[in-house]
Amino acid sequence: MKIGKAADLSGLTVKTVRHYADIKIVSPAVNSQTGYRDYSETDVAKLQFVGKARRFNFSLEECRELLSLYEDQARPSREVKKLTLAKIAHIEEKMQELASLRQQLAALAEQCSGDDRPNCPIIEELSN
Amino acid sequence: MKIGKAADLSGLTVKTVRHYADIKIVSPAVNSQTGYRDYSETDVAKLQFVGKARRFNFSLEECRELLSLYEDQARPSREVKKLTLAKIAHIEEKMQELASLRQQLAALAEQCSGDDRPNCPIIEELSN
DNA sequence: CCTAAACTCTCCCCCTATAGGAGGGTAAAG
DNA sequence: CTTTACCCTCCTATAGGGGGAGAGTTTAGG
Repeated sequence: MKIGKAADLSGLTVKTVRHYADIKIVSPAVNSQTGYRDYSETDVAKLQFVGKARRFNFSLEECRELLSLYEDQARPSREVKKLTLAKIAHIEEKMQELASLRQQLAALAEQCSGDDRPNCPIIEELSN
Repeated sequence: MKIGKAADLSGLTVKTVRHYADIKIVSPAVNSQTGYRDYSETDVAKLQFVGKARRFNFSLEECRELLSLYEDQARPSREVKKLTLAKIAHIEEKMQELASLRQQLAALAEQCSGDDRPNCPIIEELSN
């Protein structure tokens, strides 16, 4: 099938699917007459797989890795779990960072009257 | 002073300071003989201000806005507080998103034996 | 005074993961 | 046969810089 249908079936945009072909995440056959990409059912399954992994916040490089594990029927589940745990750890790190930022900003906002007066503890804090 | 010292004093890299000059976040004087940027104490204060705001996760566009408030001695503190509250809301949104991802990934990881066997609920989930 | 090191300049490419559009060929439906 | 819907490649942009080339400048030491 052509790229438009593959994109529809995988829930991705044509732009994105083309990009994945460019960087060899999912490489379809190519019609040498027209230059049109030709996607198989298997290719679509891979696109769906990548789409889902992206929604789980895996980077394209991680998707590439997951995809090779997906294709390897004999992969040890250990490897997939390792990647997943690393991703969880990364997410938790990011969450802690955000929690700290939120806390600091909230403390500043609380001190600021937020009215017509010009004196502002937020600006003052940023100036120090 | 020249860019290297301004960068040191503000805790930014020379690259970053130059970038801020390019996009007119902090615009130094320029020595027309040598083309060297010439930073005043005030410029350095602004660089420090932006550096701190960036650490608080404000985007460069938001920094630009905060900077104009910083420079306006008569600004109402309301405006600064509004920006800050919006930033907090944005951070909280991001945190919720990450919390949901973490929860889903953790549930998957828990189901996966993580050993030598090839059957892996994580891969299976990503395939559906 | 001269030279070498340390700075600085502009310009270009690189990164993530897409989106948008120009300009041009192709396919399918009426 | 024409229109419309696709498809192609190539370029640009996004945020926020990093790395490095090649060339000019300044400063310190001998």
